[in-house]
Amino acid sequence: MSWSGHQGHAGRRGYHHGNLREALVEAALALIAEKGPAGFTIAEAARLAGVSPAAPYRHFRDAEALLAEVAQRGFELLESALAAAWHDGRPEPVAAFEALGRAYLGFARSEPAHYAAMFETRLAADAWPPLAAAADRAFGVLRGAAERLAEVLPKEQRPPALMIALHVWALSHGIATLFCRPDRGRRPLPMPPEELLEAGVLLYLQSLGLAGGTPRGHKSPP
Amino acid sequence: MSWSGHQGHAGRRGYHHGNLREALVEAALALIAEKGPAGFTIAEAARLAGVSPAAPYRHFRDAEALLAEVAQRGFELLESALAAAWHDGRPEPVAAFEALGRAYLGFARSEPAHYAAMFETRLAADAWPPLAAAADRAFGVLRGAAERLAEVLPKEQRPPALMIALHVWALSHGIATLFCRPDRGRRPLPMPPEELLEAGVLLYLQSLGLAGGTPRGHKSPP
DNA sequence: CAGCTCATGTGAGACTGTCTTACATCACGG
DNA sequence: CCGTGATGTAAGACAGTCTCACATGAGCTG
Repeated sequence: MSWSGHQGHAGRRGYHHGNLREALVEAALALIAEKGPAGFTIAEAARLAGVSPAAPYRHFRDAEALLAEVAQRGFELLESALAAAWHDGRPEPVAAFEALGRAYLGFARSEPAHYAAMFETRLAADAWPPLAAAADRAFGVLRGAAERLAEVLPKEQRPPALMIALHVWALSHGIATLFCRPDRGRRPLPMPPEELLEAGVLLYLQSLGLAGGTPRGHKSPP
Repeated sequence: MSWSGHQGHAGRRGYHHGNLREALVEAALALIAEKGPAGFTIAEAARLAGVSPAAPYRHFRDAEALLAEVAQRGFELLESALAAAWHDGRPEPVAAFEALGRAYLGFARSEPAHYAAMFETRLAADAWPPLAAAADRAFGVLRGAAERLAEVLPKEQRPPALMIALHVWALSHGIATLFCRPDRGRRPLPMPPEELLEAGVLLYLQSLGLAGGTPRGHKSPP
């Protein structure tokens, strides 16, 4: 017999692959991790999955659709990672907020293929509504955390939480893209990216009166 | 005659193009602006320049080399723009520093093709030394400005200027990539990107004691 | 269990792009 | 006036995208 039955383990079960869609997403991740989003091709993903070059088109309209799927899953993973780190502000909001920042960089570092699909691919937001929704949910974690942080101040002198979230997101994303790359960003840093981010966020929050510490009395490393 | 002499205006002067290298860079910029770095192809750049698909390879080893050239010119333009905005800290360092930030966003907005070639192409720094050098010079403007800013503080409580420069660069780059895109980043902002950056930098500098204003007594917009 | 039907995969192919090789043209200098 | 090197062309090998007609077989229905 040319096919081998219904065993459940990975691999083809004859003419049909069995789980080609998942296999293609995995292959795309591997290729993006290795060569960047531009180096990924449908043909090579099909080769990795062991099917003909035309097979992927049964599951994805074109290469962009596959990238969008990867990006969407990336935002869902990021949302989980951020929510776990924030942990609803426990045990202490400022510490949890710093953990959230570290989680962002950790995600960029540990999931470079997802991160690249999310931010280096020019996917039009309105062409992929589920992707945009997933991105919004991930940002929502950060926004919610900023709102909670701001609540320690009396309402009339409370800074807009959305602004805080945007500032912290931009700083985190900037550090991630500029300094958390295996290939690029080989600029020698005086400190690891996580510490750079933590210091920046802390200084920013101090200025808003949201974090303790003396705004001017920092230690100056040699 | 099939060729038309030595007139200096643009266009071919017979068999030889006359200025193909420049024409290819221009074509690349136009294509990147229209379709992103991934949409740019050597073949179409050649078509725009009016030469055969093989001609560009006389001037650039491959597509990546042409992109590297565009990116390098981008960093040189950015350096000029930043230096002009900083204006050696005149008339007043903090105001000049804010102008520098606005210039960064202005560059990202007015030169999207250059910006994309600089930051969306995964060019390996060590494969293109002149590119890396140009990037260093551009960052050097920011670093020099941060050093000058820090000098207002007594030496023992002076924060490391490199850290300041890295923070501000990351924040600027994050805002530029997330919110200054024609296509992506259609997230509705409560304020224009320039104001977002200015507010972030100001708060950050206040915390370091480098900008005036009361660190806590800000106005909170509704 | 027979047979239908549809999701899924294949093979072939048109089209486009990359990059190489051999050749053509022309500018420039002796 | 001719040689030489820089620059462009023509042709082509190779790879990738995507489509279309066709093949397969999984699962449903009777």
